[in-house]
Amino acid sequence: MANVAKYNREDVIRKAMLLFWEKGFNGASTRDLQQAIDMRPGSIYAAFGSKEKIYSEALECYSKEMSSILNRHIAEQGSPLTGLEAFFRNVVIDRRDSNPSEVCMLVKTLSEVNEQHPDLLELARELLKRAENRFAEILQQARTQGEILPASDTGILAKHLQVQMIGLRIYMKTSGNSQAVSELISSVFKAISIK
Amino acid sequence: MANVAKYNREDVIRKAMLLFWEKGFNGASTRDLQQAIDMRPGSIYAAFGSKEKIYSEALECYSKEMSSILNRHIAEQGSPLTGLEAFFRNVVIDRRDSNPSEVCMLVKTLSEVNEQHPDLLELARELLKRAENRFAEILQQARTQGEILPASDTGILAKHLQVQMIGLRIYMKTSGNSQAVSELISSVFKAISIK
DNA sequence: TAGTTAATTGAGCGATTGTTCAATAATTTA
DNA sequence: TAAATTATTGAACAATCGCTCAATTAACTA
Repeated sequence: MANVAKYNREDVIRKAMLLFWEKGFNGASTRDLQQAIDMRPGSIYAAFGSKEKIYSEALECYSKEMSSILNRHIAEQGSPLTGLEAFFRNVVIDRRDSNPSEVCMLVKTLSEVNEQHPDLLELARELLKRAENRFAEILQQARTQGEILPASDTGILAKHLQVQMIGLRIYMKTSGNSQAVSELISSVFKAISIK
Repeated sequence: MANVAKYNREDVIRKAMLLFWEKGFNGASTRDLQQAIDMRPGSIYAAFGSKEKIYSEALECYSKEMSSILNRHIAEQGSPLTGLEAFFRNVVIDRRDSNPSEVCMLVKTLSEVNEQHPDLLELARELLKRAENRFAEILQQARTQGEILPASDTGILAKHLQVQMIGLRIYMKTSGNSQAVSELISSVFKAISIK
């Protein structure tokens, strides 16, 4: 009963993620998917069950990838707060062209998917909540290291950052004004860091 | 050559807007549309030309409606800044259940539609820009009336508010936490108003 | 190597998509 | 009122949708 599949599940999910991120759940057809992951319908449905199930695995893949990008920036900057700011700048501005979409895939899901696919809605919500919790964690470290005021409410600040990340990415797509967006990011982090 | 159409164009567009706002461009089929506006395909295509064209008229209808809600709040509050804050609270929190979607229709469009419909993307961008300009206008009035610092850059503040409006609506949909969102709105307006 | 099991294929199903157009109904003009 | 014009209808088209399954290939076991 060994795994004798020709395909590499991780690779396949990642390719599906890139496709769905670009085209959305409705916008990407199962034919598009077949081409993107180079598998035939029979194999796909044997391995994943339904379009919805592949999409949900793609969502988790997206979340993992974003999370590891965040961790990398914190490690590189050697500081929670400057790492977080570098992450914001990287995601919102630097990667905007190389990514399949400028808009967060979780937000796209929340915005496109309806009650016909409640599990997808629920998953997107949960993954966004997880990101917010990670923000809160990082802010707590920043507080411990004296980068933000000791009295800061890290829970509120994390929600605030989540709102900024979501809003800024869409604003970037709307305006194409990377100069202005960069200044907005600066002011967000100036406002929460110790002066 | 008088207009002898049985249907009322404004009513029809508004009904189409509500449908598209709820289900999105791909999510709403032309059959859904036929039912929502009570017209048959032949009439629809004679009157509007294509699904894309109806959608674009629906977008403009949405924008107009949001704009008039904003103006109403400013008139009621008798102050640009408190009117703006009331508008934020009304759109993000109060109307979240009665609206077809918690997410801004322009954002949904930007997030769902791709290069296959460049005109829709362009229109959504333009309408968002128009909203930002309106924010800037209101902030200038607030500055004149001494509600914000004389040195405030209303252009930057307007972009900031746009980011908040977009981010907060999606955060509201994500978390369902109206208490926290209300506090976030308070802090946004506290930060820009004169203390 | 023969036999068994698991993985993969792709033609094709029924449903749905956006759209068209000949037929019909309603209205306006003469 | 008769003729001409415009508006509306809805059956139906070609294309595409998510998905199934009998047939085939590949891998493992004995």
